[in-house]
Amino acid sequence: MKVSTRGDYASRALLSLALHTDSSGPTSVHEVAERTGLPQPYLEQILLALKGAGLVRSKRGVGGGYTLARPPKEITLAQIVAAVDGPIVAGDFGEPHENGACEHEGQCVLLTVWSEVGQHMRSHLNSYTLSEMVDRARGTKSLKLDSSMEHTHSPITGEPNARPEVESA
Amino acid sequence: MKVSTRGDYASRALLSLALHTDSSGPTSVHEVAERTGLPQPYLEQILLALKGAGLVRSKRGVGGGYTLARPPKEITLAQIVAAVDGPIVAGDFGEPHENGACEHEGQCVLLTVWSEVGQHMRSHLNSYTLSEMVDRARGTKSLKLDSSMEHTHSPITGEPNARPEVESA
DNA sequence: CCAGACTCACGTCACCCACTAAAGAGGCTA
DNA sequence: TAGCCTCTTTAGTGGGTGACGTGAGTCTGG
Repeated sequence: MKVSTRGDYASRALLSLALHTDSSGPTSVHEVAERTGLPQPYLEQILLALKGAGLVRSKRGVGGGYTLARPPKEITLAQIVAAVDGPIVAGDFGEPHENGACEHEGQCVLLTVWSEVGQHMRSHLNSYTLSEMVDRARGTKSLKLDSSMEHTHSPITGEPNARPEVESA
Repeated sequence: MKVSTRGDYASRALLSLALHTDSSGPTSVHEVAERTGLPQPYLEQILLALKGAGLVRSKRGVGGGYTLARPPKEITLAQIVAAVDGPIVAGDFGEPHENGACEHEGQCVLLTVWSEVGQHMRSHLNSYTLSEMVDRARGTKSLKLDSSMEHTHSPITGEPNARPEVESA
């Protein structure tokens, strides 16, 4: 029921990329590692995975580095986490069997429940975009989180606001 | 991002208990294991954990076994999963620091995001009650899932309906 | 050609999950 | 009281995997 450090690191790396996307040209892994405080060799393979998922582009050689492949508005938490941690599900106990008999009591009931929960988590994580997190980072840059809380997600209490529920996979 | 088998097994065991709560008297671990097809010794320690969390009561000796400690309407998935898998969070990277400076770029932004996501998962899992799952198990008992889809949660697409959002911990 | 960058293939260390094994302790019946 | 049934507790184990480290490639620009 947790995201691994890979998911967290990947998000922070992409957030760092998004925050410095103005400085014309790619950002090296070394630079990202320094700014985010993440272990560089680990970060390298994470960025590789993000590249494999098509979230970043890379350029080799001197002056090379990584760049966001899409505008931050089109990158969601669900995509990031799924890229490095595999598909977002709430338990991989197989698919809910539909036609044949359920071998054991309550098994298929739980299977459909887990499937629903996974679906819900995906759509919720899809509601967090990278650009929103950029806004947050800029907003709380000088560490004032007193009254600037009119974000898309209410921070502590209650429900996230209704929104278009983008779904990907 | 997944629940372990413990969470699944615990839910199935409790569902089994709830389904046979009429037959006057506790249900033995052996019986539950047989009905659900779960490994008995493993199931034993899971039930122990559920007892520690106050979800079931136990009675020893001949004719002993386990009983639900509360009516099924007051037992939610969040409670079950939290009892056997620990608190429901979306990543345990510490609390979002509020006063001091964020050591690294975007760190506290992600921390608050994970905290929000965890909160959201908890309230969503809290919306599944054991009695609802009993209804589902009874409804699809003879394996017809064609048109009996007016459950509280829509099964595949879309949002769960608005509801009182019980929160526990 | 060379230095700076990404790329790739291992290695490893420790922790945790799923499960087994075995002995103990309480409680009911005879 | 004996004896069985059930829960209770503790230990242990095998496999997997998460989080890195290491080192050798490979590409690119000057």
